[in-house]
Amino acid sequence: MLCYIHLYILKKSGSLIKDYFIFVGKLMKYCKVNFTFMDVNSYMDGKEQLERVRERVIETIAKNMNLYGITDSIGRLYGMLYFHNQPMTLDEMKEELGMSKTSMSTSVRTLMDLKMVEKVWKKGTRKDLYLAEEDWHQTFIDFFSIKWRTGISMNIAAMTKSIIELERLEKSEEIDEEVRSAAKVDITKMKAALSYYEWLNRLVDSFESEEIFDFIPKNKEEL
Amino acid sequence: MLCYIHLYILKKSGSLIKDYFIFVGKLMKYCKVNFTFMDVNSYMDGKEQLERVRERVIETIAKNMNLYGITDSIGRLYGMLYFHNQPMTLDEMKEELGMSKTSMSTSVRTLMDLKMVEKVWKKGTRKDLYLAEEDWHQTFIDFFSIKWRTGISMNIAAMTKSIIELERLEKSEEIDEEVRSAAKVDITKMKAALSYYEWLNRLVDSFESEEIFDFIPKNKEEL
DNA sequence: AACTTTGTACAGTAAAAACTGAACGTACTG
DNA sequence: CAGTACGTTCAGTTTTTACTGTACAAAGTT
Repeated sequence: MLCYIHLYILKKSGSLIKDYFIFVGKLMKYCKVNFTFMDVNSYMDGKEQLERVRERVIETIAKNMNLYGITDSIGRLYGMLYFHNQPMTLDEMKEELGMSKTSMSTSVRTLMDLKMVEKVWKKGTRKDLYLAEEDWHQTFIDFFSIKWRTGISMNIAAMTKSIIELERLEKSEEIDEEVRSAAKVDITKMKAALSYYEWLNRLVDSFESEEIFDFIPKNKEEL
Repeated sequence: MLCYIHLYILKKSGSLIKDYFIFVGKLMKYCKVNFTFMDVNSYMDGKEQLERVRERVIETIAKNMNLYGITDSIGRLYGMLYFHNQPMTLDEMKEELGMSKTSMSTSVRTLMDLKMVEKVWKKGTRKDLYLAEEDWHQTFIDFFSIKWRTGISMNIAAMTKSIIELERLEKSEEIDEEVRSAAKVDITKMKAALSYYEWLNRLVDSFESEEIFDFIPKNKEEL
């Protein structure tokens, strides 16, 4: 009997290759085995290869977004939407990622809050359609503006209030010298912090006004 | 019988105030109650007040760092170190924050990795001493350099590799038109992404070289 | 009006992360 | 050389977060 066995082995998985050799070893006890090593790519048709490249890139994008405090799942959803050139419905996403519709709903909302995805309207369908924001420079700007602004202003408020309180304390005559000098040091530190937050605010201003691109142009060639 | 009851009520906790009135209501059934509302601050001595201000600010700092993906505990540790003007040992931190020494050890290491805390050496003690980095501009720069660089270069590598693969696929004559045009679109998207990562890299360059401060000066008055 | 279709709230579950205490290794001390 | 003082590793526990399925509300369709 003649029998062909084709084994596709993923390069990255060393253990799989080991298992494959063990398996072939067992096989050789019972059969006559001929080996042929071939480039897997030549077996894959274009569509399959395209799919594989996409998935790798999506995974990289997700891993990167993870760095910014975004879940892997949400990152993968964004990556998927980025390469899916049509707007997608929740059900399609669910199908594509094999997750629950609830998850898709909340994830897509998170992405909308970050302005990384927008809802689009299309005649004839009752389903909501979502499209990935393609301009990553814009995404970057929105992301940090949204994330930082609130934090900055809250911190500035807290610092300002605290400085005022400590200055009152420092001027008070009822406290002992030790506390007074400690207050002085704290005031200095808080003023330094305040100055930093004001700087950060101006940095975010330059993001929002896109003036940052005058300083760091989008394309290397410019300037 | 004459009895004084002093209740210190925290402003921020609405529920506490409600509970207080319920309690007083019950009390009035059995006793004659006189109210006196006083400013809590006048009861606190300077040291206490200083402590309270510090804690509030530390909490704000922690909450802010949380935004950048740093745990509350680690944020609080940093904030505490920032206001503690001497270098601290692990045991002192443990004592101050009421956490385990193990936690202090790992947290302080995280902060060291982010260059937010440095180990200092002092003659006569065998314990490790840690000091908070005070320049937040510097902290900002280090934080993003450390966090972003790896991610960026990994992404650039992945994108570059994928673009090459897709370009080979696109030129191949064996694939059908549909796949070819899809590959073309993907290549465009990946090139756009690549361009973004290069931009981000240049932005981080400007952080590390401190050229960013030419564009956004540390002090508002400059320029 | 009843029946669909669609998105989301909510409660429960699974998975991940933070935190701890005991045990261990290393380096200093007598 | 024991004996002690530190910091860290590791296994186990608690807390938090992510995810799912059911139930429900809103809007559309018959």
